[in-house]
Amino acid sequence: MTLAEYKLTDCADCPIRHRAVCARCESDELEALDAIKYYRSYEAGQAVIWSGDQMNFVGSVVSGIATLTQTMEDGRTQMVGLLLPSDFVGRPGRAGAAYNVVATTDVVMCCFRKKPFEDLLAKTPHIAHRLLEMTLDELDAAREWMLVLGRKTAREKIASLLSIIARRDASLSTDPSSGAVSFDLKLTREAMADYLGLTLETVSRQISALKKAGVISLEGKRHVTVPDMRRLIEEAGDDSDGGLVG
Amino acid sequence: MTLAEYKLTDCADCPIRHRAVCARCESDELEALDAIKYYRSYEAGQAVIWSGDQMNFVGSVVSGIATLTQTMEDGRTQMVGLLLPSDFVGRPGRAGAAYNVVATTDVVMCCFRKKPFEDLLAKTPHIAHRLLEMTLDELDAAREWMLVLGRKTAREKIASLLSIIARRDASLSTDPSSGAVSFDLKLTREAMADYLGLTLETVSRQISALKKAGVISLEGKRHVTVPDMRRLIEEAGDDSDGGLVG
DNA sequence: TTTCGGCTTTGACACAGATCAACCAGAGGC
DNA sequence: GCCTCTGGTTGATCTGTGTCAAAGCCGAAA
Repeated sequence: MTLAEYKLTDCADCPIRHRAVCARCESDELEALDAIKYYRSYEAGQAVIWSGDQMNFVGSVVSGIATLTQTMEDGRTQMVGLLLPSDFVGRPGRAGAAYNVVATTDVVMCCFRKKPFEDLLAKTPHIAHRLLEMTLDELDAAREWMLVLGRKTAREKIASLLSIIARRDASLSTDPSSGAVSFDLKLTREAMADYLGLTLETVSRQISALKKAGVISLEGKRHVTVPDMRRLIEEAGDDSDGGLVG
Repeated sequence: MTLAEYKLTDCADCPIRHRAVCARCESDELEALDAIKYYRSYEAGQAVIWSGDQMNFVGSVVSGIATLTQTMEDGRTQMVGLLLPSDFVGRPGRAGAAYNVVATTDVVMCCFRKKPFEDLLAKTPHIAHRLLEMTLDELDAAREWMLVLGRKTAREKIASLLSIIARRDASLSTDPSSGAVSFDLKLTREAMADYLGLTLETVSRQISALKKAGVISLEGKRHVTVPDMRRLIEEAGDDSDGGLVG
């Protein structure tokens, strides 16, 4: 892949993911990246990596959605991050994976063997810098989510999740006249529950409640339309614009 | 301050905080750090920075404890990080603070004006690398805390918090014969509640319950003794050793 | 077409933790 | 000595969410 192609794809499958950075990239750096790069696909439901396993690559999601979860021995699980296209996976400098990574839809990842990637990182400061930026973003997202988990009601939690997905989902469409936003919910009620620290029954009930209140409307079980985003954000109890997903 | 002094203090007040890194430091880098460094003290209860404010420095805690909190308009607050000595504060590359930082005890911080620090960061790759490491640690801690907030019971939450403090608190003392660990709790019940997503009454009740069960014992309200750490960890429902605080 | 299994909804009820309220203990200040 | 203030404990009650159970929906397989 050439420099031009990296630009073309807006670096969705480059671990540095950001056009501004790549514009600065030297082409020999890109060639170095190419040399250690490979693609992998995972089917919906398939595990990318288990917590504790040796993780010999890093990479980023090209398409599909994956989840980052932690589980207790008794089976209680908490999602700690949602990986959308262009999100980075892996921790340079760490031997093992800290979480389970599971594909919830079919997923394609762009991977780099870890050792060579780390070598590259040591040699090219602005890749390291970009990675720091991304990690800080994830940290912000994680901390925002701590507020959601610790202090919001079930209804606010649902509204928060829908806001975040609406904001990030690339496939969202906005009706220019009404301003209505709609998108496909690519998570099951159970996955939402795991993200929000709720049970799937409560998720279902609160979605029904938001529907009844006219904050959202549904076509089928998974296609959501938000007639007025401000209303949804208000339901989320949002102090701010919110962050992105981890 | 000289290289020797940085080593002497184990870099507690160096933003890079780790002896192994500093051993690699070139002395001119340290001089560059010295040139932009200054100290600041805060009294217990005083705010270091408010969310949204311009933040023109980064730094690390030398002594005392500070908290990172987020607040909703209606006053609900959630602590998103606990800053113990040697923890880093601030986000290179970001203009404003994302959280409130408040000193809970008297605090001394070692600060660096942000711009010069960022310049230094750009020039010295291994400082950047160390910062990435630290940010990844914080991310792990935040995600571990998401499991606590989302899925643990009040009792498990308290046990988790006590485990973490016992593990990290430098002033902890271990009785070599019995293996009992004891430490001073430097947070009010309310601060604990804000960290755990509970009310202060529930915190109080659960601490009493753990005391009655013999998992911990108290002298006064704040000095905690843990006769058997394994027991406490078991109460925390801990799948793993756990992380550190953010 | 029927059947099946995964996902979702809905209801009845239980319970952990919130809320409201009273009281207690220790540290200053006077 | 007493007063007051902050932080902590404990009790009674309420409620949001979990739990258990039943039934509905819909796409895929047979």
